[in-house]
Amino acid sequence: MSTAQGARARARAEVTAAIKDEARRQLAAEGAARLSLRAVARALGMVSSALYRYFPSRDELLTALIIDAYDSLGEAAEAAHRKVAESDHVRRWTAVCEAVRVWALAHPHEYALIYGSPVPGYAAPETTVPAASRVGLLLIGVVRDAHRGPGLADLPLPAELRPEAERMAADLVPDLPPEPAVALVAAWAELFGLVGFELFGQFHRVVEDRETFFRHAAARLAHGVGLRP
Amino acid sequence: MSTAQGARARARAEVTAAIKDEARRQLAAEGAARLSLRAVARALGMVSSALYRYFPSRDELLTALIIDAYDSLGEAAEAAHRKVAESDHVRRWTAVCEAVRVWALAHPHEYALIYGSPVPGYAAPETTVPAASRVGLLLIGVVRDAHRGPGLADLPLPAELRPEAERMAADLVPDLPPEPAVALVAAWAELFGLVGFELFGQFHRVVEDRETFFRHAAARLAHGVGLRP
DNA sequence: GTCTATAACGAGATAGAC
DNA sequence: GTCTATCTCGTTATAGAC
Repeated sequence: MSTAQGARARARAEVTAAIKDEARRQLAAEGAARLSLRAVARALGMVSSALYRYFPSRDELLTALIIDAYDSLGEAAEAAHRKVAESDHVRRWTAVCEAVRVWALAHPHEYALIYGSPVPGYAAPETTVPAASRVGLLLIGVVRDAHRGPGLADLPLPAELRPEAERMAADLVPDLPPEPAVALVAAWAELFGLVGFELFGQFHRVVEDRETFFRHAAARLAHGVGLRP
Repeated sequence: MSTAQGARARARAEVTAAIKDEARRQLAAEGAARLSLRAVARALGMVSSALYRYFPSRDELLTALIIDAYDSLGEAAEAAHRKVAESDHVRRWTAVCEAVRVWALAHPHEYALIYGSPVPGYAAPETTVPAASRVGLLLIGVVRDAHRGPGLADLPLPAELRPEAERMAADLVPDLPPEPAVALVAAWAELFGLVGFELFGQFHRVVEDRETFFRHAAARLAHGVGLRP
């Protein structure tokens, strides 16, 4: 019985993976807005109604692709982060940033899916939040560790920003003062500005040696959140 | 004769504007990937072939929309910039940043068109470059003016980055040293990271008081390029 | 010269009967 | 699960109105 169920589950997992692979191929060719269950089914030699046994709607397939993309990026960032000595906070930070960039360049269409324009008519459900948070949590961990030791510089905090900064710190990083908490969120957004600009062509005729440029921009972001070598 | 030509030109301009307006409506509803000449023509009570008198292809219509969006953003940023005293470099910088954010929030679909995911199968021609450069040129002007006076702080420049920094300065801002030139390009990209994250929903449950958060993030960017009050 | 309409092409998506 | 009839699309050729 367990063999039969195991085989069944295995077959189901294989078909699910094949559907997502083909959907990713369409993502690259046509964009998320034109993702069509029928076209995926056709490419797989299936009939469109059969797909509904695996994904109840186009939106659920999209959601699965989004979560996969966030997880793939998150794993890449975590793997890069793991290779750095725990005490070297600046290098931990830049390792995460560079992993994000490398992953984005290797998976441009999946990057566009998660950090690019929203898909018209689609709203990501809350189930995407854990996967979407992984890179942010890594960066939070670096700054938190630096704050535990002596490795975090003092940052200014304008009075006008204090209420929001304190709310942020309480909600996102309870063991961090408000100053690095705001700086961290800003740097997190700015990181994806750098990556997106390179990926989406805004650096055309502006930045040539993009790897070097990015490496130092990431180091400057680390400096901006208070990390010191 | 000039009257007849004037009327003709006026009619042509009106139809052209109506086509673009309707296309923008479709952009909002369906996304750039699904922009369809036929649907635009249908909504205007025209026949699809008639549109070819105004735009030689779907891609050229897209290009016109992209240039219009960049120009609209550029004008908004320039208008905000004009209102600030020339000597107040930090406020000139933040005024441009805040104008970008306000414009983006008011025109989310046009923002997605120019700074979001690329449209599959479409490559923007070089004719979009001047319009696309307007915001960047404004920021360059602020930093250049600060450098002419005493208002620009010294920035570090790692040796590894020097060649690219010098190339950038020479190509983009001939009268600026390489240090602020690289910092400026990075800050420019980071600005759009902040705006994009807010617009595309990444700040959901992360940033609440987004206006205050952004204002100070923009001020920190100004500080990062060396601008001092 | 300037525009619009008709008709058609080849390719692809889609809905529904079977 | 298959098949077919009917849609969509971008684009062009052509003919005629102003």
